[in-house]
Amino acid sequence: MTRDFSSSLNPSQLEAVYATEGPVLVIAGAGSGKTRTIVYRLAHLVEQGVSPSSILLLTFTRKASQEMLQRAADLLGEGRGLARVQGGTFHAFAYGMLRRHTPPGWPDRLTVIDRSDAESLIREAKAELGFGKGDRSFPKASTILDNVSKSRNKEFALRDILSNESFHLLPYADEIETLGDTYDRKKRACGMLDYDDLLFALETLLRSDEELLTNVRRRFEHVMVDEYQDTNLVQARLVELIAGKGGNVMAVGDDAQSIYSFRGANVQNILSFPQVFPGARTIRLERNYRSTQPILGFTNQILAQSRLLFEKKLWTEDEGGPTPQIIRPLSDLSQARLVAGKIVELRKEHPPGEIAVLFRAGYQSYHLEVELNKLGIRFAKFGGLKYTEAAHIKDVLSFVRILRNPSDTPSWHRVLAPIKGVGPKTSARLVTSLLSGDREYVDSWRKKRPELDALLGFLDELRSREYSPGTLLEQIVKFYTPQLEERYPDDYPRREAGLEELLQIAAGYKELDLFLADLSLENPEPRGGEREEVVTLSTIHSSKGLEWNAVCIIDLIEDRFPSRHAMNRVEEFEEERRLLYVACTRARKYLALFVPKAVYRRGKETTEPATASPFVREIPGEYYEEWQENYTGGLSQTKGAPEYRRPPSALNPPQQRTKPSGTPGAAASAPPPPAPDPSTMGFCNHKVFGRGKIVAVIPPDKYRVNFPGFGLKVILAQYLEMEGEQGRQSG
DNA sequence: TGATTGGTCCTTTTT
DNA sequence: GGACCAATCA
Repeated sequence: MTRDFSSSLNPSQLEAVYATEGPVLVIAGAGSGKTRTIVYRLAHLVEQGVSPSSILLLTFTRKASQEMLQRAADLLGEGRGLARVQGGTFHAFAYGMLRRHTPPGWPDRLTVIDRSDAESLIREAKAELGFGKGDRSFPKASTILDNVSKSRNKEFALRDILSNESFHLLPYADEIETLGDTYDRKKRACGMLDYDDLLFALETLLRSDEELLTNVRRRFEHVMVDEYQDTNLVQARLVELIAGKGGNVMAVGDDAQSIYSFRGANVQNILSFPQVFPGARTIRLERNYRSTQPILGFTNQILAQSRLLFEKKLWTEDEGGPTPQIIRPLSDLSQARLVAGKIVELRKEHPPGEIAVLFRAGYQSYHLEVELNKLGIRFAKFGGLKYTEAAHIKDVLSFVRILRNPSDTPSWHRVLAPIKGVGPKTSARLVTSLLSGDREYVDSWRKKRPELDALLGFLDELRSREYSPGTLLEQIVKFYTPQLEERYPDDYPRREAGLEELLQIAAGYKELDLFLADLSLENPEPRGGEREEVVTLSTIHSSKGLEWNAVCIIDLIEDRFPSRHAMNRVEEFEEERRLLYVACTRARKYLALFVPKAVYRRGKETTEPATASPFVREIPGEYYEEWQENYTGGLSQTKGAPEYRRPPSALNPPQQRTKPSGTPGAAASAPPPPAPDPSTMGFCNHKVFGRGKIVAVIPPDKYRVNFPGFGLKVILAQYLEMEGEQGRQSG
């Protein structure tokens, strides 16, 4: 029995739903009903008699896959076994496979390590090799890890990564390479897989075991991959391996929403899908069901200014609705107050669950969080630091991890550190002695420090019994709580609540391995109770795939959005633009961008003027209203589009902020800074920043350039177009 | 020798 | 607020 979905879906969506044989690529613009299409396709497959357990649904988060499965189940009615659909992230799927089959080159008990574990291992390696002693500019563990990981994800030699993206680290290339190798050896020795290993180890496994590969291919008759524009090379190869060349595989994505190239995501995957899977059918979903025309007009403008071309023309029939607003608070501090006020106002019209505040980086919401707490507005925050990274959570988990893997040295250091008189050195010796059976050293310390005796006794007690994750955690928390209160006298109640949450999560697991892996691979939520409807605060990256009636985006100023780290290369700059595009397209009915006029500088106790983000400056005035915060409080409109969409006639060039000019003539030309080599001075052009003055030469191949409106930048020569000799002569 | 303390710098995004 | 280092303390 097959149902007719034609009343619920448009023709392109229907085509995607019914195209179940062979490879299919769906290019789905923002808000084009992508999720709906996947849900209906799942339902259709099952109605066709495909067994749910032979469908593999790879998504960006497990939450996304669960939501799709739930909706498909709602559509079909319960009892269709949709829970048996295999789904989740590539990483979680890989771990599931690797738990059952040991890949060549790895021991058979494998643990997943997260970012901070990986950094600890690098630090360990650094100390062992004696690198960077006394050298303040030696790269930090996290920088080293960034580059090592980038090299793997992009599959470029480390040296190429360094010279393309972090040329200042080139002098350390040899050391970084050695550290990377040592890090790799350490992981393999104790069976620790980092995020990248999960993918590569699965690939190695599938390539090394033909029988397994055949079984996997037979098992998954249908493979569906969401957010395909954010997959990297190894993920694309995994899809190819699992589906097979002519297999039934559907990739869904949107090249305009690619925002993960920093971790190796490759838009090329989506573009070359038709070549990799010959005979692939390409279907485009371009009708937008999410946003009103004013919002769509605004978001189309963001892409229209792109230096890299995207052919995207989303359209909608939803004409009405308010014009997007650009709101200019006096500073980022008053921005927090204004946003909180805006939320209060929006709540009159929308439930709290339909309101979101988005930002580029986790720390940008701190002021707002304080403000919301003051007003008693409940919110949930996504992205930024994970709560598993909080010190007390890591402390408690260290106990668990030692039980699982006694050679987990970073965890030993954590649990031993609070003992008086034990620093890194002693702790390392203690661990070696414990593991090698050198009782003498250990016993002498046990006599000296009763805490150590108690700690080891406690661990032995835990080891002697097989506790469920929940009970185990309970014991550990009981043991740990006195320490907690001593160490964090100010805010231990908050931390205790966090541990309580951890207990809730643990209680949902039967196997310790899975509990630990999920903590690293997913963001599990404490179970029990209906999730209360609250306002969402989220990084843009974490907002991917979600939508709200009302969306506010904050801190749209230079250095914050685009991030100052993303200003060196055109590709990075353009990714920031897509990020803003993703953020704005989350909104259904109301969209506001906050552009503070000044930012508060910590430490200096002053505010400094801020420049509006170039993305905002580029948008033609007829697409938004502008409001500014008054000194007397409140907002007043400074620029407006009373009726929507006047013909985009003479585009106003982005207005330069009027400066308080005391000396009118001299203000325009900045005094020329001292140049190391006057013969190279001159002007140059950059794709993103425009015309700038060369201020200094940085050998071998960089220039420091002053770009009006952007400030000083260090740029590789290859990205600059020098103005010719003749131009200089005449100037 | 190794632990502790105080000062300085930086602080993107995620599996 | 944390990571890292140098100086100081046991």
